[in-house]
Amino acid sequence: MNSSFDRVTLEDVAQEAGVSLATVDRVINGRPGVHDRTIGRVEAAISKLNYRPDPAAVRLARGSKSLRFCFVLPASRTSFVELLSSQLAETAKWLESQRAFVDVREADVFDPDILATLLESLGERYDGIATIALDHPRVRAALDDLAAAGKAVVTLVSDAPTANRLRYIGIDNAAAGRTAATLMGRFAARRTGRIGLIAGSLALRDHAERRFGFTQVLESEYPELCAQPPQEGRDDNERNRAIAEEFLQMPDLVGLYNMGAGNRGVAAALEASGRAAEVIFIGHELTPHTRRFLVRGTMDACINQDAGHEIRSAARVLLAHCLKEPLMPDQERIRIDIFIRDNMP
Amino acid sequence: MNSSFDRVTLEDVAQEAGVSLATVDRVINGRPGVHDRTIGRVEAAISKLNYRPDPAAVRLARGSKSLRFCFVLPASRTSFVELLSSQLAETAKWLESQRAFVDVREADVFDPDILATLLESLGERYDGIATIALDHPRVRAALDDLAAAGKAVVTLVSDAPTANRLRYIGIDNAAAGRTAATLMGRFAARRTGRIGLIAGSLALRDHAERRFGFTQVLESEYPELCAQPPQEGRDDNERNRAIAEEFLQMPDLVGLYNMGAGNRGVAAALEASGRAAEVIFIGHELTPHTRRFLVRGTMDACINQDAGHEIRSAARVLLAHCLKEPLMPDQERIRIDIFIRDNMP
DNA sequence: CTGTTAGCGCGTTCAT
DNA sequence: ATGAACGCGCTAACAG
Repeated sequence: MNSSFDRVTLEDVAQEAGVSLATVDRVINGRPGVHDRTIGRVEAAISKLNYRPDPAAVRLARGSKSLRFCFVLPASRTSFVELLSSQLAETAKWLESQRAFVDVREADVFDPDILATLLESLGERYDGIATIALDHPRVRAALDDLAAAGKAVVTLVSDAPTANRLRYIGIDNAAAGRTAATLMGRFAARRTGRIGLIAGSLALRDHAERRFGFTQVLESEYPELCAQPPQEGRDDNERNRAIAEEFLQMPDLVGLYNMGAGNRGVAAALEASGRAAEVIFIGHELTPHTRRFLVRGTMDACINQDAGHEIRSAARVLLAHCLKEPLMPDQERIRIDIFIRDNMP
Repeated sequence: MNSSFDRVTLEDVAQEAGVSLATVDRVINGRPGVHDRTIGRVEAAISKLNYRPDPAAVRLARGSKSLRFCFVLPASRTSFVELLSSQLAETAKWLESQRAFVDVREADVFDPDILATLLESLGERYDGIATIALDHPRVRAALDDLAAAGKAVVTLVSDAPTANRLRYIGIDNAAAGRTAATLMGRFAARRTGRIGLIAGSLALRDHAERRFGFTQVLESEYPELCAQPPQEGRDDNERNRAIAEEFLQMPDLVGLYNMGAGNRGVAAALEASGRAAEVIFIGHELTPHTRRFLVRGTMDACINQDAGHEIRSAARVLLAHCLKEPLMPDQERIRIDIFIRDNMP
């Protein structure tokens, strides 16, 4: 049985190696100015005693400067964005307890210049930035500049793949589109007909990727279903309702796939048409509204990314980076959730 | 803008309130022996300065006694159990960095007496226990005793609902069964026929609950599908293979639902029968094997509980309880994952 | 190259 | 009822 009921400390290591605290500290933190021979002795002692630094003591001694983070969220007030905000408010409390403070900014998702300008203005004030991104030269440049200035940067929900960020925290949208297509195909039960596609804007990388994944699978696996050209509703309920009504004119409409927000508009059109039970409706993001539509049967499946998980993951990644602490990679993987009526949380 | 670039400390509060550190500490930790008037002054200062204790300093000062946790996992060597073990090994490293050490024990899931005996023997040695459970009087009693002895206790993966544990960390198995049924019904595409059910043992609460949820939904929503009486394969691949072969004799077999482990046996029977594409196969737990079956199309959907999440959650809950630190409830909710070919992590 | 020492923010005696 | 002082394990000057 292990006799380590009381923690092994730096002192123990120093004693075991026959050196002083400072020397042990130097080799542990890879600082220069230690003879190779002593390095060896210290390392031997460390592994012999199975020493692990106490993170609490490290944090305390490393100094008390608080960190400042900035979260840039979409300006659009969709239910999903509301979820992100409320989860951020929760997480902010935890961050405060870790001596990190967050500011929230909003940016128009549809305008790369506004986002880039905002990012450029974040300048010296923050230690870390978590932001939605756009795959646009100015945005990439702004992100790269922040990274070059030594700030911790992560992209959230939507990515700028070639930018120099620490990590993208969000789902693989092409895979999400494929997932939607497979569900659509299987739920369609060999029926033949058309599938109506609705996007917020195909200029948005995530919507474009979802579309790509969706049509790819639909065409190759379910040729009896024909994906219609996507209509752009700008994530707006009214516009989406009109688009859905248009689709519902088609007698052979088998299903609707909304790749963006604005599910309420689609559901309203479906319910008004009287074809809600028959026409398959698949959308994204579990919100109070989509929950209702799933329960009612108006919506058949909801592809989700966990807003709370994304926000917490961003917080952990930024914090760990600034504090040079390790992460548990498995914990940071954002999954593509499938929700149907029966497995909602 | 807030001027709190440097953290507000106990000292600041003491000064603001015109008292000493010790007094502030007394009111913060609710210790007796402080005049009501001074309590008021201190509390005023705390909220005025928006003081939050530094958890690192608290941990450091609270002393160096390490914690000991015990994780009791199933003795059966299924892939899911392997996943639990390997995730526990990861998490154990993190726990060590938090001055907590874990031992792992194994218990036969099918024998309540063995489990109860093990739990009873855990006696004085541990500060916290995370264990699979069984809804059995002796197990409940053992759990209650541990709780009464002041140990932190959580049930993992399978629950003993009426026992006095801190929390059950696992999924709602009835809901998981309903989820499987809805997927089965929708994938079946209005076909008429039978569904073969396979369980590890119906004496296990989780398998019984899955069966209940499954048949409930199937009977009420998909009367064209007829659930066959469940066969018990004890989570064993060989037994399950035989059971599946038996089911596959039925010409009108539409699908197979395996509520337990041993998916390899079922898949083998399916693939040997030549009906793998036609017969719907739904099972539980995403493992290297079920991933393969999903990719191949042998398996149509996999209901999952995230082993890594469960282990980490158990670790966080035990640690937070022992350290009297708060939790983020949203983070501890274990979801019922649905995986199909396209959304595997 | 190596050792000494003074804190980091808080809990906890022991005095007063 | 209140305060002073020491120590938790580690980092960061500053000496040698």
